[in-house]
Amino acid sequence: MAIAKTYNPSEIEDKWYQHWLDHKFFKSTPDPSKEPFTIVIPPPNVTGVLHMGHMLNNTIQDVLIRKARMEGKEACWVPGTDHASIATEAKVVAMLKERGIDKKDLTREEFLNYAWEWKDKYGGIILDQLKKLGASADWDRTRFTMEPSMSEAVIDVFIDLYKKGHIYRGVRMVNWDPKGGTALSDEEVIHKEVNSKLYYIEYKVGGEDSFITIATTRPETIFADTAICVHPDDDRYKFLHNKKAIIPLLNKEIPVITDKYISMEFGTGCLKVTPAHDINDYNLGIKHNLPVVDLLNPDGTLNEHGHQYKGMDRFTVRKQIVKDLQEAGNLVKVEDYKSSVGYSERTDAVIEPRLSMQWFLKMKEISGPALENVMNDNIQLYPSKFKNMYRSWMENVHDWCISRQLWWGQQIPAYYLPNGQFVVAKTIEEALNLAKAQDPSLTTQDLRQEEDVVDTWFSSWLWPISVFDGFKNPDNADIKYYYPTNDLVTAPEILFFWVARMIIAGYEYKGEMPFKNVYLTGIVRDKQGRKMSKSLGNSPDPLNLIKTYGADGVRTGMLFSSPAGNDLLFDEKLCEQGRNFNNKLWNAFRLVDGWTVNPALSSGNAEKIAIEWFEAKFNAALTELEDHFSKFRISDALMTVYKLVWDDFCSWYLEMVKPGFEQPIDSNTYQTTIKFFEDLIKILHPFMPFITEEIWHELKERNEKDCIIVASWPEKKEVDQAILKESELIFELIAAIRNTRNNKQISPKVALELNIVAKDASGYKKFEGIIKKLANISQIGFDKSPQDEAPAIIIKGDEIYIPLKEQLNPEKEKENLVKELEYMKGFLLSVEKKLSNEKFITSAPEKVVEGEKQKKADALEKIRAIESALALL
RNA sequence: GGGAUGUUAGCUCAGCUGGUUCAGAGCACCUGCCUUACAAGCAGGGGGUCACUGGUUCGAACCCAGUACGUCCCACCA
Repeated sequence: MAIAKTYNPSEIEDKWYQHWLDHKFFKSTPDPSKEPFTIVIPPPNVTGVLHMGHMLNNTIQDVLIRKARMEGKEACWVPGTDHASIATEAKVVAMLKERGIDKKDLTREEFLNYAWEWKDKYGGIILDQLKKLGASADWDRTRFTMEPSMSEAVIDVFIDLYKKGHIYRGVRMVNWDPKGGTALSDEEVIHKEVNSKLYYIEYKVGGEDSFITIATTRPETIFADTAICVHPDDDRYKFLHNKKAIIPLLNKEIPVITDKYISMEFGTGCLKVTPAHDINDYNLGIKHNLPVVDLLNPDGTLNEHGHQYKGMDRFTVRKQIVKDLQEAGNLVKVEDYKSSVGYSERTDAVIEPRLSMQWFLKMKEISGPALENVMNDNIQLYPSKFKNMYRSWMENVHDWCISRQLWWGQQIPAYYLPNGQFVVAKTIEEALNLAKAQDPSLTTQDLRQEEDVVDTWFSSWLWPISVFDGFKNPDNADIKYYYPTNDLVTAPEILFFWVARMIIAGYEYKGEMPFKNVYLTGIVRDKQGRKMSKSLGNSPDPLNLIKTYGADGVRTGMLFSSPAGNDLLFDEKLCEQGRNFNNKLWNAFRLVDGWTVNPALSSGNAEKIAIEWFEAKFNAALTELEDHFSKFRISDALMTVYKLVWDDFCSWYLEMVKPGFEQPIDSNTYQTTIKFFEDLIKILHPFMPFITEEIWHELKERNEKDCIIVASWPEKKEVDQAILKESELIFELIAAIRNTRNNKQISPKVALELNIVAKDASGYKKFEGIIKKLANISQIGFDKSPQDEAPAIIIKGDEIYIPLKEQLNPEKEKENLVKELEYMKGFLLSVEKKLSNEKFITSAPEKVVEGEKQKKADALEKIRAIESALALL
């Protein structure tokens, strides 16, 4: 049956993925005779759907893991998902709402039942999608950050850190997400520059007929003002010292205080102090012993301190109060103003600084080794520019707010006593024991567990250890074998969220790094450079792309232009290029597959040289490939193979050895070509797993276990540099002949003759068969004197003539040669100038001087050849 | 405000210790080809004052200083 002219990926992909699964090629168990190679997946959110970022990220991981597997390492890629407390809880709340259920009406237990139900139904879709991409993860090891044993690890770690004195509880000003209804860590707040307004508001001075004007971006909080502050040295406001100001609309008296914190230049130099709603005001409040009036509810609406605005949302109030102030005559003016506003990374709500009781982890005390081991490159970041960022974060690391006012997550193992004290323990029974030290009469009924859960990242920071059950069973075979893992592939956005914290946890709990290398990918953007997002609708559906271009096409497309740390400007054209490459490979296979072998035939000279040459080329490329991989230059690695396949193998090698139409091929050339093909698809396999597996099995009869996924990576051999060097000249000649054909509009079908006049013609003789074949030359003369008026090609110092039957414009030939001659003379001049420079001769290294001398000799030789050719015209 | 980093062909990027890999690659573009694996292709070709200014050097895309523009991270004077 004829093989399809174009490669058709869809059924082939499903077939081989199932085959790999059936034969458990992804499965890994500790094997002391092999070197482990481990990657833990950055667990996508259970709520997640595959997007382009995942595609890039997981393709890279799969490339690394497949290569390691072929290199004979025990490759283990651990997949899993993250419970993502805020995101998932929001989804579940939304789902309940649709069913007419309000979270408020549910108990914690009821809610969690719904949440698990949701998770079982929708969670982990993303892992199935990754299979379409070809991800060779050990699915039997799939973990979930909230499965019982992982949660247990989280609780144990919490207790341990508490016992070590690193965790404390206290009232602090935290980042409050009114939409999520929870506190957030600093890392979960994204600051954006926004256009806002600066409102100038007049406060009456108590007992006087004068006014002071303050400037604020948040007029809705004026009822929570507890002071007005001016700079003590500000002459404009000295009359205010020790006076009172009256909050407009509320008519409440507040003191005027002075503090050098105030900048006289900004706004009016008068600040309204709102300790409950701004971190700086809060600090000022503490210093001046001001009362704190909190006028916001957790959901961002105003509470009873908002009086007439009670129950209204903070932003509605802002608009309304501005109107009311204007009517009351207290609004002086409004200015446009750019300010930076914090948004919740998860819910995109504007963050509210809010005073609340939270749990914190003291980071400074446990982060020492994590900083040190990245700075000294024990752990390497790719690209290394991220080291600086890492350092500055680590050096200024602040306490981590780890409590979240949510239900979906690990509940904090703290138990409150009736007296308000608390104990930290794994179970209520243990808690009771501890509590009894304070009051022996207590029972479990008297204890109340902390409602809050821990931050999601407080579980994912344990991931590289907990996926191998390293907490529950620290001496188990898996953790001992696989830890520390090798490479982590993730986005720079979560360098602090996750990577840094995993490193901290790694040293704290294993005394060792969690991974050796961190490859930080870029962000996938559209071709205009915009971040891909749902709201912009500029993100293609990866599964559709796979359908259109094939998984291999999409994988290579993604990798074509994504150096580590660089954003990827995604364009579907890249996938098309990937698909075209697949097709190219497919057709190369079709060609080879169609050959018939005649055992009686022996290899000709051209074939022998072709084999020698490609062997050298392959080994050179392999060396380059390894170098790229060692530096995590994945797209360069791909490009190396791409060019090797397309240019060197298809355009040169196959053309050199391909027999004439319906002619048989000799056995040796055939066998060697198959061997080359196998080596090529081996080094392609990590990038394009499916098509290479298909061709692997089509090239030869193989048993079902003999798969390329577990084939051995080609061995690096000595590169024959000499033949590569020689071939350059030959290729140059062939291109020049083809160019001459093009210029003179001579069809490639018309065979030409060649006369080569060279000092040393051995190279041309060696490649004679190849020249004839690739340039369609019927005969090459070496000794004949050149014919008059033949078009000449000058390569180095060699004159090559193409005698043509009907002569073509000798004037034109002359013109071209003169042009070339002039260029060479100019070039010679510059080289001679350099060589006659005394300082150059004395201070440049000998190698460079030698090089220049060689240049001069070559130029002279070439000039001579051109002149000789010119003389004939 | 602090820090990092970048600016090389129309686009995306390589270019390592300053010099024979020095101005490159892929894509795009132009010309000619349905040549017996492939038009998702073949052959050939044209594109760059290496952001700008100055300096160091025999020699600078590369080192130094400054300027302009961009990106990222951190901090947040209302």
